[in-house]
Amino acid sequence: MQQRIWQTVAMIPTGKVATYGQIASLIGFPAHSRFVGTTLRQLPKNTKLPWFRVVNSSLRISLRGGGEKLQRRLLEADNITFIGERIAKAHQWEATAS
DNA sequence: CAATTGACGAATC
DNA sequence: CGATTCGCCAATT
Repeated sequence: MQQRIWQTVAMIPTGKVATYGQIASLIGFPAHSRFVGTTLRQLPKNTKLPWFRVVNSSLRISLRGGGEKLQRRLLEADNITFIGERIAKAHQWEATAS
């Protein structure tokens, strides 16, 4: 199950971001937007997955505290541009079921 | 096994 | 816009 999420997250191309809802839909659980986040949260620090490319439907970072700062930094490192605290919509990944 | 818990989402206020 | 409410449902305790 979580592995399904990991796979999906892993296929997000650099320079793009996906929403939890997209991931959930892609794996076949459109109603599991929350579960996606809950799962990613448990990822090990050393994870290789681009979890930072996953944001909420508003294209905004959901984490609070230093986490938000961290994610934003990682995203910017991926050529993602921010508009204020929001990610440029142009970066939204077109979730294509592989 | 029952209750609680969310990196969410959409609708409402 | 931002704050709240309700819905969704696997995972964890």
